[in-house]
Amino acid sequence: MASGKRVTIADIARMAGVSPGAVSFALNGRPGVSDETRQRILSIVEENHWQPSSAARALVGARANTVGFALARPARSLGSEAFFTDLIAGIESRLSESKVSLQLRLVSDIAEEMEVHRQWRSSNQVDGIIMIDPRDDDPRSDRITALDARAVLIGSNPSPVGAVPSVWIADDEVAETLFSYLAALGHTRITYVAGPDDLEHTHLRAQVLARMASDGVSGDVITTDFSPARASAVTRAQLSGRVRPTAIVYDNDVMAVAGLRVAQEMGRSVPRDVSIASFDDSVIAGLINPSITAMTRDTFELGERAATLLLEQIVAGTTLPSIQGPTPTLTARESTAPPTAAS
Amino acid sequence: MASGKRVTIADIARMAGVSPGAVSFALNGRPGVSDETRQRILSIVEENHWQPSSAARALVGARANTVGFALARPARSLGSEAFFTDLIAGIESRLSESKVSLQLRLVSDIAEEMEVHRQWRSSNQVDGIIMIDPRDDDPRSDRITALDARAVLIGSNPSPVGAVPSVWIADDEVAETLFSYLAALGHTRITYVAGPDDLEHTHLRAQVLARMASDGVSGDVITTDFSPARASAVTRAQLSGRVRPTAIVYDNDVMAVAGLRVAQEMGRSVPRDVSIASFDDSVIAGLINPSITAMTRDTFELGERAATLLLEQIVAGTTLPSIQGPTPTLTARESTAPPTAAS
DNA sequence: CCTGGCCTCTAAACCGATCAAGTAGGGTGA
DNA sequence: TCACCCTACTTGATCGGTTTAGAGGCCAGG
Repeated sequence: MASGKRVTIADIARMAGVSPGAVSFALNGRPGVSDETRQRILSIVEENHWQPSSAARALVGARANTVGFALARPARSLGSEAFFTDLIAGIESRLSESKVSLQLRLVSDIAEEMEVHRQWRSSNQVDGIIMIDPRDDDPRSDRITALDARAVLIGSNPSPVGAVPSVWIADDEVAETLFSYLAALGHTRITYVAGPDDLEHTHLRAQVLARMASDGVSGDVITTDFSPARASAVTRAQLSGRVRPTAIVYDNDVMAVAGLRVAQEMGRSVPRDVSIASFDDSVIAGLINPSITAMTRDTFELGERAATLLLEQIVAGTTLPSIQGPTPTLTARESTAPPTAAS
Repeated sequence: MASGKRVTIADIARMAGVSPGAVSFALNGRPGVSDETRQRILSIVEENHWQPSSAARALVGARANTVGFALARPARSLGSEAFFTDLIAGIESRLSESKVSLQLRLVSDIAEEMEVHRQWRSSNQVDGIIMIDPRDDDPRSDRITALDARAVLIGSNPSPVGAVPSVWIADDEVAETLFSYLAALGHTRITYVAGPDDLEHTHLRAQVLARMASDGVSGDVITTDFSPARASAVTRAQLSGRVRPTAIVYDNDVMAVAGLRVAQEMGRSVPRDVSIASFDDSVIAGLINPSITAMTRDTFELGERAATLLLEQIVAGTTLPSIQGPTPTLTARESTAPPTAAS
C-alpha cells in the first residue's frame, strides 16, 4: 500500500497461495483456474493496486497498449493549429476508452518519421501507427508493410488495396461544395490560394476548380507554404491585377484572415467587393468581423474514426479496408456574397 | 539487413566473439573492455543496425528515454490552441536533441492525471514528468514526491523548496507591464476578463490590477470559462453599463477577438472608443483588423527550458531549483490607444 | 618463486510478465 | 483394480537487456 517497491505478479501469487502462472491466467481470462481461485486472485490484485508492467509485457511480445503518432511538423502541413489539437483530442478520446495511450513524437521530416516507426516497431513499443498527410509517391506505406505493422493514414483518398488503409475525407467533394457555392452566388473568377504543391489535397482541389471552366468559371491556383505572409502577398497581387478575382479561397483560416486584412487595407469591402472563404474552419473564423465562410469538418470525429480503424486492425491482426471520414459541411458566413456588378 | 527477427545483443556478441555482457559494457561506455574490443563491437553494432530494446531496458530499471506529459484538457485551461502546439514543439525540440521522446496523454481531470503518473512511474515507462497549470492547493506535487519521480511544473511562480520545481513566468510582471501601459496611455477604467477562478495566474493578474487603484485606475475583474461566448456576453454587458471601461483586457486571444467583434457590432470603434488587449498572443492577433495589442511570450522557448530542467534532473537524479522562463514582452498593435475625452 | 593486484572478459542472476509443457489429484468406465 | 481423462494448477523457459561476482592472464614487488 505504502510507496516503495512495485507490486509484482509474484507478490500477488504469494498472497493468494498460488503460482505466478496461475495469476497470469486469472488476469488474462484464460482457462486453467477455477472461478473461485480467479475471484480470489482478482480481489487481491484489486486490494494491492497491482498494475501490469508494460515493459515486461512488451518484452514477451504482448500488446503495448500504445499507438504511435510521429508528426513531421516543420512543413506545417497540418494547416492550422486547431486542427492538430482537435485531431489529437479525437484520437485520444477513442483510445482511452480502450485504455490505450498515444505516443506522440514530432520529427523533422519523413525520413526521421520512418526511422521512429522502425524503432517503435522493433522494440514493441507501439501496437499501431497513425500517419497523416499523404504525399505523392509516399514512401511510408511500403515501409509499414515491411515492418508488418498495423497503421492508418489520414488522407484524402481511399488507399489502394494492400497498402496502409486510410480514413479519408473526400477532398474533391469538399472542393466541389465550396467552389460550386461560390459559382452559384455568381462568381466567375475564383482564385484558390493553396498549400504546398506536393500535398495530395492541393491537387484534388485544384482539379475540381479546373473542371469548372466548363461552367464558365475561370480559376487561378497559387501554391504557398501556408504562411500568412505569403497569403498577404498573393492577395495583394491578385487584387492589384488587371483581371481581378471576385472570390478568393484559402487553404486554411490563418491565410484567409491575412487575406481579409489585405483586402480591407486596399479599401475593398468584404464581401461586397470581393468574397473570401477558407477550406479550414476554426473558432476564430466565426468570431472575426466579417466572419469567414468555411468548410467545417469534424476533426475530432476524424481522429476518433482513425483511432477506431487502427484499434480494429490491432485486434484483428490484419489490414482492414479504408473508411470514409466525416464529410465536411459548408458554413456560410458573412465573408461571401454575390459579386456586385461594379467589381 | 532484411526484415525478419530483431538483432539482439546476443547476436552481436556471437559475431564479435565475446559475451553479451561485454557488449553491454562496450555500448554503455563502462570500463571492463579494452579499447580495441570496444571499437570492434561498436562497428559490428553499426553494421548490423542494432537498436536497443526499450522494453528490455525498462524492465531492468534503466532509462526509458521518454518523458511523460499528461494533460487535463477539458477545462481548456491551456488557453489558446497555439500555445499548446508551440509548447509541445519546444519541449520536443529539446528532448529530441537528447534522443528522448515525449509521451503525451490527454486526460479528463487531475485525478486521472495522477493515476497516469502512477502507471508511468510504476512500469518505468517514463524518466520524468511534465505538468502544467498549477492550481491553488495542487495535489500533484505531493504525489510526485511520493512516487519519487523527476518532474517539472510549468507555472507562474517559483515552487517552494522541496516541491516539484517550476519553470515560471512572472505573471505579476506580465500583468504589471500590460496594465501599466494602458494606464500610461491614460486609461482609468480597465476591465479584466479573466479565466477560471482556480487558476493561479488569474489571481496574480487580478491583484496587480487591484494595486493600481492607488494610481487612480479602477479595475473590474470578471472570471470566465475561457469560452468566446462568455467573452462576448461579458463585453456586451461592460459596454452597456452606466460606467463603461475605456479598456478591456482578455486572458487570451480568442476571447479578445470575440470581444472586439462585440464592440464593433455595438458601433464602438476600436481603439477610438475602447481599447482592447490580450494576455496571450497568436498569429491571428497580428493579422486581424485592427490587430490586437498582446503580451507575446516565447512559448517554444518555455517548452525548451522546461525540457532542459527536466533532463538535468533526470541526469542528476535529484530535484533542482526552479528557473524563470522567458519574459513575455508587450507587442503594441492597433487595438490600443489613449482614450478619447468623449468616451 | 610466490603473492597480490589490475585488467579484461565470462557466467549467471535478474527485471516482470507470458505461455507451453508437465504434474497432482479426483472422477469415470471397463 | 487399473487405465484413462479431466480439471486445476505448477514449473520452467523465454523475451533482451543490465549487472554483480568471479575467473584467468599478466605484471610488479618482495
